[in-house]
Parts: sequence; structure tokens; C-alpha cells
Amino acid sequence: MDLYSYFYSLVKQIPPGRVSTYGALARALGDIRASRACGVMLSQNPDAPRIPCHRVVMSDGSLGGFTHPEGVKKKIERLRAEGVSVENGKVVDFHEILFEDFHTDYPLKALREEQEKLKERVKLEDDFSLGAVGGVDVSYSGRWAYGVLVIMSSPFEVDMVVRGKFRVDFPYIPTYLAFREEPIISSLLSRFDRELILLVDGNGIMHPRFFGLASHIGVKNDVPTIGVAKSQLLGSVVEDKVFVNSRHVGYFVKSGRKRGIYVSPGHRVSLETSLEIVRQYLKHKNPEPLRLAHIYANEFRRSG
DNA sequence: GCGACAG
DNA sequence: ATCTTGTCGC
Ligand SMILES: [Mg+2]
Repeated sequence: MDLYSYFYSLVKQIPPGRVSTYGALARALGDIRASRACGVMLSQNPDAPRIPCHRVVMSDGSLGGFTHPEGVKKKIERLRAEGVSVENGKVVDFHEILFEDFHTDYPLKALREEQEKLKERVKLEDDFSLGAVGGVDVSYSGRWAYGVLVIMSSPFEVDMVVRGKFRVDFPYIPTYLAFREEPIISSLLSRFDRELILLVDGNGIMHPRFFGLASHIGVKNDVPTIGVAKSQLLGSVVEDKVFVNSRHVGYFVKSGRKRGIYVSPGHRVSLETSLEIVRQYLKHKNPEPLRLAHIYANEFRRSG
């Protein structure tokens, strides 16, 4: 699913003389949670003003951002040329000229259904051999992605580093992270032959559909995975356990100087074992394979 | 108005 | 995540 292309074709549906909103476009994609991603994709508009990003404003009729050497002034100018006035930073007659009637198939709805389907294949029992432990992370510059897989044969011995540069066709949207990063990480994994347990920068079953990035990668590649997130996507923390809809899905682990990390099994690993393995590799805030993958991915992006 | 929103 | 075009609920 090339969500960038799909999104730009939605934006082209907004007629001259009308405006739409980031939220309306997000709902046309299939989830209001994508509203921020709509702003990000517009900021990366490859063909303005043919893709009329100047016709997208905030839900209260105020202008929102505009990436241009002349700034938001250019947005006002392009709207005015189409007969849309802006006064006191707000679109005049906003509710009258608001366009929300997008022709769409709601692609994010289909992706939620894909998550629900693949979820049936998640196994939350230990099913791996004690071999290498890997960590993956991805760094970005615009639509370029720099992925790194670090393999450690034991704590704390780096065995191998795999790197790859990719073009992404999906933005970051909360709860849809896998559709952005899974293709990148699967490609890196295909270049490593041996057995491993993979630590992933994101959640396993700590997810509204119990199918986060780590589970997605695990199921698609038939690899044991553990999700390790730096912040809380959802759920409630009681002592060191995290619950989603009263189901125990993972742990909050105090680590580093302040706060901590959120650990949840992805695939082929039990709740308890996911915690045990992460703890074995904990020297800083993040377990070592992830900490190194993060550092190497940033170096890769900045240098080549 | 402020915080929440995996990365 | 990067250096940045949001929305909703409390
Ligand atoms: Mg990351």
C-alpha cells in the first residue's frame, strides 16, 4: 500500500475555491489518528501546487503550516487567487466551503483488517533455540530510511551488522507503524541466515489489536520477536505490568537514568521470557542490541 | 488550556 | 521519527 500516493490523489480531489482539513483527509484514509501524518505528507508535497496542499487547513478553520521560502503567506496568496479569503488567520466562510466528500476506499480500514487476520498466527509460547539476539532500528531523512540490524552472539558481543537504505511509501501513524517499518526490517532480516531472537524498537502485543510492529515482523518472517518501546502507546500500568482491555500484555521496566521501557512479546516468545531476555541485555536505558542499532542507524543516515 | 498520541 | 502543515478529550 503506497499511502503517500493514495493520499496525494485524495488531496487532488479538493476543488479550487474550497478547503479541506487534515482531519477530514485522515478520516478519508480511514483513521483520524492519521491527521498529523497528513500534515507531514503535505510538508513533503512533491508537486505543489498541482497537489493543492494550500487547500488543507486545520479543523477550526485556521491555516496550519506551510513549507515554502515565503512561509504561510504563500498559502494565503494561493487561496486568495482561488477566491478563498483569510481574515485574522482563519478561512472566511470556512463551514460553507469545507470539502469532506472524498471518494475513498478507506485504506487504513483494510490495514486494520490485515492486522486482525495476521494476529491469529501470533504464538505466545517460547519457541526458539538459544542463539543470537538481534536488534533493529530505522533512522529517517524525509522519505529515505536507513535501517540497521545488529547481531550479538552473547551479552555483550557484537557479531555482525547489516545495513540498508530504502525509500518509504508509508508515513508514521500511531498503531500502523508496521506498515512503515516492517518491509525495511524484513529486507534486512533476509540478509541474515542463522537463528535469532529479534528485539524491535516498538511494541509486540501491546497494541489496540494486540498486533504491533514486533508481532507483525515475527509472523511475516516466522522469527521470534520482542517489542521494546520507549514510551507508552496505550494501556494501564499496575506495578510493573501493562494491561490493555484488562489483558496482561507486557511490562514496564525501569531502566536508564529516568523512566524506563515497555516490553511486550511479539511472536514465539512468552510474556515472562520476553522480560527475561531484555533484562539480560540491559546496561543502559535500551537493551544493547537496540541501543547499538539506534546509534548505527543515525550514523548511517548522517554519513552514508 | 494541557496532555496524549509505539516510531 | 525529525527539526516538524493535527486533533480530540479532559
Ligand atoms: Mg526506531
